[in-house]
Amino acid sequence: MTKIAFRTRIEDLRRRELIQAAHRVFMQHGLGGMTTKRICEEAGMSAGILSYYFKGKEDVLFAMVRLNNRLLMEAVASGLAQAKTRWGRLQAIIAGNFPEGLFEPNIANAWLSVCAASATNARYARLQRIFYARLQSNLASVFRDVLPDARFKQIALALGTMIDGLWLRRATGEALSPHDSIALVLAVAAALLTEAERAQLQA
Amino acid sequence: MTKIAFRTRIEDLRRRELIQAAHRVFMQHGLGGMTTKRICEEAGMSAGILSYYFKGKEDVLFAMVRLNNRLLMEAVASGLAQAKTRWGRLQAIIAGNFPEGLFEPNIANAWLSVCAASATNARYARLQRIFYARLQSNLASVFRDVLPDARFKQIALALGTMIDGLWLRRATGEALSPHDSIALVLAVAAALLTEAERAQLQA
DNA sequence: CAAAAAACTGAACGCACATACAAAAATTTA
DNA sequence: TAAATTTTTGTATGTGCGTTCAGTTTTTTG
Repeated sequence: MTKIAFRTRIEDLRRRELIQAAHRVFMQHGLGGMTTKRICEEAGMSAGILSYYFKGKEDVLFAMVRLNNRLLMEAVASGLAQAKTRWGRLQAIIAGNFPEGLFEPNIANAWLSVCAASATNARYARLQRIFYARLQSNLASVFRDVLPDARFKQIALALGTMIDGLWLRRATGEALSPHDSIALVLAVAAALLTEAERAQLQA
Repeated sequence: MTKIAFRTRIEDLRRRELIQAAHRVFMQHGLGGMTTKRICEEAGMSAGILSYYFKGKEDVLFAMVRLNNRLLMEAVASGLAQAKTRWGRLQAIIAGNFPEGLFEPNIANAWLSVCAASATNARYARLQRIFYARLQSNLASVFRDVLPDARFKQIALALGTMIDGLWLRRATGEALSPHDSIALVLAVAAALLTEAERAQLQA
């Protein structure tokens, strides 16, 4: 049992190291430049190690994307937990989608590559769907019982696409701070609501 | 001279055929699945022909992207020419960014791939910059002399990122019609302006 | 401290690819 | 039509990749 425990620890450690190495290589060389050799080198191991801990290169990529998605979703969740009013929840959702230190050109580009690859990769597509469903569900929790369904959907789509668009532009290196991005989306959110609706959300 | 004329015609024809073939392969197999062999097959020619008419594979790709960009920009330009009021120009710009028959998942995905590749490909990045500069300049022609500079920039950014975001979502297969997309962006544009400002734009 | 198991190495293999190129076919020229 | 030129072909070449695996080192077991 000691043996099992230790073996598991080492396995998890190596997997994590490889995933993080893959992430660094991804950031520096893009999706196309991610070779097994580079990943193993970056992790300080030899070329064959990847097949020992993963089924193949595709497996490492998927694990990497899943990890990143989890980090982003957790950032939103932690902010949401503290919010008191519906408007506060909206602020938390928006702010959580532009985390300090994560809203950077290389990370945005990585996300973009995965979006593009989703068209031909079912596993990526599934991750993407989960991610969007979570965002939609979070937004729904803000507007449910306050706005009619059609109106809620329009606003959610407008805010969601703006968030995506801001990430896309960040990927091209445009100088958008998390602060400015959050302010912009919030300003649009405010503009889309009537005064009465806004008051209701702040109650 | 007859010789030169004919030679040029054949050359241009072959280049166009190859570019269109490349475009079809791109749509079907993605950026990663675009091989010279597939392109030449699709064009009904043999494997070596690509090197004869282009410097290499990269050259065909670039020509393809440039052609697509030109088509989109022309769609906007033709709409702009007919508009009378400033608000009409805004409508034309937005509508021109969601052309019927072009706002499709596979085309959106193609554009996304190029955006992602821009990070490591200087030529793509340059095309992207030109494209955005044109959009910005078009928008500026709507708001110049009507809105203060800071306000114009905020609105242009909001609308631009929404357009990008809608294309991105279209790439993931989301069922967004050109009509709904245009309506959404216009609704946001209207919401962002005061009544007085709107009246000014419609004059 | 052996014996056994786990962790790791790095060379080797097969495959897919972009490109080069000599030869062939088609077309133009004189 | 014969020579010259352009156009096209299909194979050959070299490169880089992911994966495999026999063997080596390290760690655990008894």
